[in-house]
Amino acid sequence: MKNSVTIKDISRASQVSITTVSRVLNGLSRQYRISEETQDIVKAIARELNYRPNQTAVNLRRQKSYSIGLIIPSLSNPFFSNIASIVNHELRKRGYSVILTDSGEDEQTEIEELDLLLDRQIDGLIVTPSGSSYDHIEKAYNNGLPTVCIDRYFEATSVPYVATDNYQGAYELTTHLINYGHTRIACLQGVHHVMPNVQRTKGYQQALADHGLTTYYIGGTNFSEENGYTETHRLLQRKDRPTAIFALSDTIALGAIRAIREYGLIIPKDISLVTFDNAIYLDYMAPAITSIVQPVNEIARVSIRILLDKLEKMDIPEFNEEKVTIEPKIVYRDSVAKV
Amino acid sequence: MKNSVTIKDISRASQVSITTVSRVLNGLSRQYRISEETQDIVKAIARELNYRPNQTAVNLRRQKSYSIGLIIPSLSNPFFSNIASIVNHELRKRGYSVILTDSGEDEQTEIEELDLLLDRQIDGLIVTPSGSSYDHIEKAYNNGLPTVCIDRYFEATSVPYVATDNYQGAYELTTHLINYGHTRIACLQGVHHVMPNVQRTKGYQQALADHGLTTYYIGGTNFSEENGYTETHRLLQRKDRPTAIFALSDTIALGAIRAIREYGLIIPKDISLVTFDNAIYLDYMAPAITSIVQPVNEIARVSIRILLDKLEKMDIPEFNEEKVTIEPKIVYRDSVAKV
DNA sequence: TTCAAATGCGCAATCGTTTGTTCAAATCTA
DNA sequence: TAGATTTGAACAAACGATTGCGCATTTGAA
Repeated sequence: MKNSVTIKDISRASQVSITTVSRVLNGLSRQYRISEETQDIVKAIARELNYRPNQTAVNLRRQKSYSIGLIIPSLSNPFFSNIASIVNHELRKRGYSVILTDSGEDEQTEIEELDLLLDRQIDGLIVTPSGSSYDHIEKAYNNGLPTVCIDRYFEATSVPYVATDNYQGAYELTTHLINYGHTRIACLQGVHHVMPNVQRTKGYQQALADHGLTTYYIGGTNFSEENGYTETHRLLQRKDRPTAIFALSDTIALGAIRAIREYGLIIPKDISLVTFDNAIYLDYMAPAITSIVQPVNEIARVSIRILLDKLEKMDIPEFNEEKVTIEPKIVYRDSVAKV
Repeated sequence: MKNSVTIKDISRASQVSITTVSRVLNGLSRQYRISEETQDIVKAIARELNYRPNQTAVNLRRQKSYSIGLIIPSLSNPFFSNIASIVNHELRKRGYSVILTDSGEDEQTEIEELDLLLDRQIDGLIVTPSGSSYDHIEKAYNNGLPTVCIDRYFEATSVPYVATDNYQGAYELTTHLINYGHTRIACLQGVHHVMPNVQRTKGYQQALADHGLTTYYIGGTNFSEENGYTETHRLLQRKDRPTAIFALSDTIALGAIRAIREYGLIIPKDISLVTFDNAIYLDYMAPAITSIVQPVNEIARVSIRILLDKLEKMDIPEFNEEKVTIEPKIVYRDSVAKV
């Protein structure tokens, strides 16, 4: 932008020093005993000239950028774009900008983007890590950058996190299937090493074990539709077909549905299907799919609270919980039948 | 971040001036005749200290931020989050950061967020305007800020834009319904004043007119599911029920489906349904919904090209087209029956 | 009347870079 | 060998703000 007006212009027009202008505009008049008269003049001229401080200059001087980095694995996944949306709103309300980046589920990209964010002097970081290592995140955290992991996290580090209680959710949903008489319950998983996947499969297995059942099947490699499709395809060719499928994400569930249809099977008559996450469209499928709804709003808000705590009162002893899991809920729909 | 290393540290450690360090690190060694030896020393130390330039300082000095503002109406709408995802990737590849904001379909918010972006000295702007006025956008544009509207735009200004040919898409899809024998075709619209909505309703009406039919019904106020639901509800109570519904967005279509189900009607046997946009889930509904697929990728890419043209070769005469509409395609699925 | 305190504001350094200009030393030219 | 040219690098001024400190005046108290 060309003709942007600076504090100097105001100084010139109002015949006071830039120091005074700065103080008036920053509400420090009282503290520095600037007369009402001077204040009025400065403010009037600032308004007239439509002055807005150059944030770059402010940030440099203040050594603070009022911006938060947000790294998510994929904007085109509704779960993450919802989180991004909420985080964005909440932080903006509090005067922070959000610099959003999408790592594309790639750890190397994530590392590079974190560096770029650090170059931009972000004041804080919210990240859903894509990879299985966390050196870069831990390093930033230990360097004093307020950081919180969201949805995915690592147990071996002290970096704060907020996530759904994935174990509990999976446990309950699997139990639900068992209660309906299912014994051959297949679990279609996503990226193996990420915490939600780990916890969900664990919950699934434990529920089976607690009911005296053995794990029937765990397969899959990532959270894509394609993966759900091929895995289901494979399953349906077995002699001992599953009576129920537990997809560990919406996208996997979509793939499962496609395969099930190709086989001419009807949900839930021939096979039951449940999923994690709760995309809006699950309600509109025929039949509507029973799923676990993650408390996205709460996750986002708690993350921000933790972040702002660190950001704004660095001094106060850390009394608050910094590793939070939140209970999910099951929404019972029409995709599960008794056997 | 505390102990971040600056150019001064390198200067000190390498015993050369900060000027020289800066030049070496910026690849200006040749131009300023820095000896190979000095170069090696400086580079070695920079690497060793893991130096990364403070972008805030660079930006201030260079009067350039290498960041682009992106304003969209709603991140939780898959259409926009897809756009955001692509824009983000493409710009990042070219060395720009994206500062994303979500106006929540509110014009006032949009205006405020634009101001905040300008404060941050963005080099360019991509915006999907939410409101019906465009003073703020035009002003920024005329002030020299490379700007492009995406998806939504205004005809009365010279601000460049890239959008789907909404008129054409609606015209063709309506014609498709007419060819299948439908005459009572209802149109469920979204926010009235935005260009896509205007063009879509126009296309719908013109197609009817061209086939000697009169407009049956246009109703609705916004792109929400709720709106689709209440409008459809209203329609289904009429004596002369529509034989087909044209929803102007996916979300509206979802609402329509909900209402249709409540009435115990079957798509497409009892009523046909088509929609604009092409969310992934349309394929998985029962039946799959015929829809118009917007060339999201192309829209995003063309916008960026226009933006970068302005950004990087401001001098070159504007030879390129700056107002672009792109033809959409229809994906025929199973939600339309002959009458 | 005198001096301390209060009032009102400006100087100049600083944040971390980039960059136009200058300048000494080394090398070349004739 | 003297002057011109090249080489290699540093000085210092920006960019647009914030902020510690200082310094006239004016006011108040004794």
